[in-house]
Amino acid sequence: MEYNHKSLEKKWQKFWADHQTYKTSDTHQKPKYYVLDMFPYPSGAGLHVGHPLGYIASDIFSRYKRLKGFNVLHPMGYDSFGLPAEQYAIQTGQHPAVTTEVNINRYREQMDNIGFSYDWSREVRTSDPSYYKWTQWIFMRLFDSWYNKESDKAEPIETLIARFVASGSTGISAVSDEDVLEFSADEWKSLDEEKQQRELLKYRIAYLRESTVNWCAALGTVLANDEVINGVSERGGYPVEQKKMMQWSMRITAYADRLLKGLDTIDWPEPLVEMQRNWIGKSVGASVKFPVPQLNTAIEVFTTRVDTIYGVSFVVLAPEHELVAALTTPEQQTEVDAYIEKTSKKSELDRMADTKTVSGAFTGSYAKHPISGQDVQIWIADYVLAGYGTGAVMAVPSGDQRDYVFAKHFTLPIIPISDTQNIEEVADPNKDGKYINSDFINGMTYQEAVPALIAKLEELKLGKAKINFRMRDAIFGRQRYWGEPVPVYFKNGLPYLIKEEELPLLLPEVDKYLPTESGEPPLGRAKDWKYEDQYEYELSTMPGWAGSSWYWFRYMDPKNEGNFASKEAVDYWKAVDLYIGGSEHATGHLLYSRFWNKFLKDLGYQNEEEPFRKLINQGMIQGRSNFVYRVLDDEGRGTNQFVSYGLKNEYKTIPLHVDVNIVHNDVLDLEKFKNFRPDFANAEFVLENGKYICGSEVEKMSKSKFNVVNPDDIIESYGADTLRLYEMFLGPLEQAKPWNTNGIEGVYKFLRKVWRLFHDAEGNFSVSNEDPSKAEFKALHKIIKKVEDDIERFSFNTSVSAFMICVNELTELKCNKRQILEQLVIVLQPYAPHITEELWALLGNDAGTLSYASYPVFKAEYLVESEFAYPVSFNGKMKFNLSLPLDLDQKAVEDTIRAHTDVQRHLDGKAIKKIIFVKGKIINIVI
RNA sequence: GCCUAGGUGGUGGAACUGGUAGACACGCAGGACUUAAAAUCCUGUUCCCGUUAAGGGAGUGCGGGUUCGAUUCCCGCCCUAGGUACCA
Repeated sequence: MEYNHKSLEKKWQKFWADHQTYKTSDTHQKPKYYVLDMFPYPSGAGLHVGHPLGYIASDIFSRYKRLKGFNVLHPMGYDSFGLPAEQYAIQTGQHPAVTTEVNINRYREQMDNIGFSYDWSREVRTSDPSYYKWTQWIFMRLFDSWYNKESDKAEPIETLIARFVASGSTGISAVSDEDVLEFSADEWKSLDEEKQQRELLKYRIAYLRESTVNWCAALGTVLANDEVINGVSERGGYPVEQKKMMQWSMRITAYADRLLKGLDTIDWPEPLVEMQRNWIGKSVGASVKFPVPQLNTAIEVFTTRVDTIYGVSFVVLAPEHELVAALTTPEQQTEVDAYIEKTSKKSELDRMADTKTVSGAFTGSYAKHPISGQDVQIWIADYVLAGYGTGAVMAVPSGDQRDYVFAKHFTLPIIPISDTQNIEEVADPNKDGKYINSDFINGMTYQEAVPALIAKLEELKLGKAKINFRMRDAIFGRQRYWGEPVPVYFKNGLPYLIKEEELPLLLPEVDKYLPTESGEPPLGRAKDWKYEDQYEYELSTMPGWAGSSWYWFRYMDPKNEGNFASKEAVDYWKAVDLYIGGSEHATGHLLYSRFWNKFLKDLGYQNEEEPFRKLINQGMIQGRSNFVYRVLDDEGRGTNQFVSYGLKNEYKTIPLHVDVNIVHNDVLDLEKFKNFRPDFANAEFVLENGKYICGSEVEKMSKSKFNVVNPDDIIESYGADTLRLYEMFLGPLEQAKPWNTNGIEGVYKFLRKVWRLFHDAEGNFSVSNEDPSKAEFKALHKIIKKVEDDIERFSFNTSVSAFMICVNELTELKCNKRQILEQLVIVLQPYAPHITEELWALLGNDAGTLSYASYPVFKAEYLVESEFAYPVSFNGKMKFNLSLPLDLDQKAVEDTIRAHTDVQRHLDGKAIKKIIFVKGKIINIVI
């Protein structure tokens, strides 16, 4: 029988499904291993060959771990709330749940064709009420918690209330809004319910506050910082503006330090760790107040270089700074107004693009230097950002290039503060010298000056050491329909949680998926949707990242109705051991998930500080577009003549995208091309060597470029095992690479060779029970060791090559010994599960037992090199191979070499200086 | 600008802690089998010199360095990809 991938793969996929072969055991005798893929958003376009790359890798790893005796949790689900389904609903009126269901079914079918070993009984969907019930439940815990800086963790809000009752706000160290009140216990008790709630809201981890948000008018919703790329929306690329709105936010900043520290404890790719570090953006410095006596206030600035404080020659505020109006003198009013007018017109994009032009305006007012008391001018300029630090900076032109340029432009003083500074042409921020022009720190070093200044500022009550973070609290509301409803209703304008037993708060039906006429979110359209028939529900829904910020817990115990997951399951599965997904989630999903994970730990629902121990980013698979070259006539119009790539320079041509599915190895299938588009039906071709060669280019995979390859088509021609092996063979997992099928034949050929090892020339199954030879054992043991090493370090591409070498060797040896082949089947199973199941059964084993067979143990004795010929070089130049017995010790080897006639000849009378051994081998002889 | 990763034949890529660079595969060229095609198998394939060969030389982005020996380590530069950007 020939290798027939079609019937064989269908058969085993059905067997696995019918027998629930990959259902994860709930008995906890075996050691556990948790392998997770980032679950997909089920889009309407279905999967292309790029999507499964990471899934194949994780599947290989899961299967390998099962063979190694682990109880493996390897689940899959869908991040099924999201914008595209809603946009589609707006256009067609079809309920997003309906399109989502259709898309999920298609995804599932495509995934099943690839032969993954997911435990589908644990599937989760974020848009399913039984799932989002627990997303809402976690939101309630976040709302009902505050962050205690003393214990450095989140605690139930009751503990805060108890402290207010006992001793008021004194001694509380919490992460909170800036404007919290100070009160005694009695004052707290005298506050009415509404005032108490208003105060508590300033401490809650999920809170409602008026804040500046990224508003995207085209999408009709606010966006989180990570959803805005270069000033436009990540989805759709629509313009984004800053707007003040009442918004739900998450106090992720409370976790900034822990999110940063945790990065040192996890095994993640360095670029990703670096991205999160930058995103969190910790800077250590000081906050300093510049008094403004005439207004009886002070301008607070943040600086990382408090040591340069004597170099301050002016202070700069962001144009949006709240003190600007009060500070502007009548004489400067026109100029300042004009400047504010000008900068507010600039879009976010312009402002980012234009960092060269120096602009600003003098307010006319002066502040006092906090230590010297001298007057310093107060300016406004748009190089100072309202959103970072305090929205004001102390300008030190001698040490900061932006301040330097500003000072030169407006002819402001530039004061050198170090004896090593060279400020002829640019600012010099070096910290190496001794201070000058700096009063009591003159002559000190940087290390001495900083603590001295901090002490002085504290004494004056005008400054203190401070750590600043770039990361902002995460905006949590979306003015959209297709998301989790926030389980909150409003009484007297204040938010209250619904009761826990009322969960899930179901997403109500609406007539249209658009905002209401009065500009409320789509949920405002829901009829009679009131809490206890009288109170307004929150009308915004949760953002896309809510459901994905805890989903790995749900897989542990997906059907649990009383808990997000049972204590027992959470204690057993702990954290995800291996997480595979794209790096595009670096500052979104991966940061939010770590945040929620830490929060759930603080409240004692689980014990792991980090959710994902090891993370791998699979590289994106790009499309490889093919082109045909249409010949143009004298007027530049397209003719129906097409010229092959190599000859195109002899004609005037225009390149046209051609469907990559009718091109093989860059050779165009002429008949299929004629059917590709009606206007190509009469196409004529100028061929080279009888073939039409297409040009090619690497681009993003997209329908419009005709370069989308559906895995189903590859499976149809070559089978799922070939697809799996080929995607791994394509190159290192983490590297981005274009899809191209030029080498797929080689992989397919390999599988046929495997098949033939088990069959005689007539195609009949034929395996011998004889004892294998040493050479056969050696070939087998080499592959066992190689595959184990490769999988452990995620180098899947090299083991595909190793398999090819092994099978070539066994074919050469005409090996059909059961002892060898049975073990080969086990080692190959993670990569090519279908063909190996078939061969496993043919060998007489019970169907389905292969997935849990024992990974073969490597026997060292056969791996010993049989040849003892070593390359020998003299002074690094290769000369000849030297044959020596292996069992000699180093001294004996040296003596033998010195006496060896070939060596003597090469020495030509010269003395041997040194013989270099590496791992017991002679590598080099130095003369 | 800054951070991170990378640069190896015609192509994808291998070489794991410094030890015969180019494994394996594709492509290409030649051959066997075949009426023919497909399939399969064999041989060759980094570049240059050498008619074949024996042999020699160069070679992992560029220029230096350390070392008996460098794709691997160090210094300087160039290029590519990803991230980030007036962050005080």
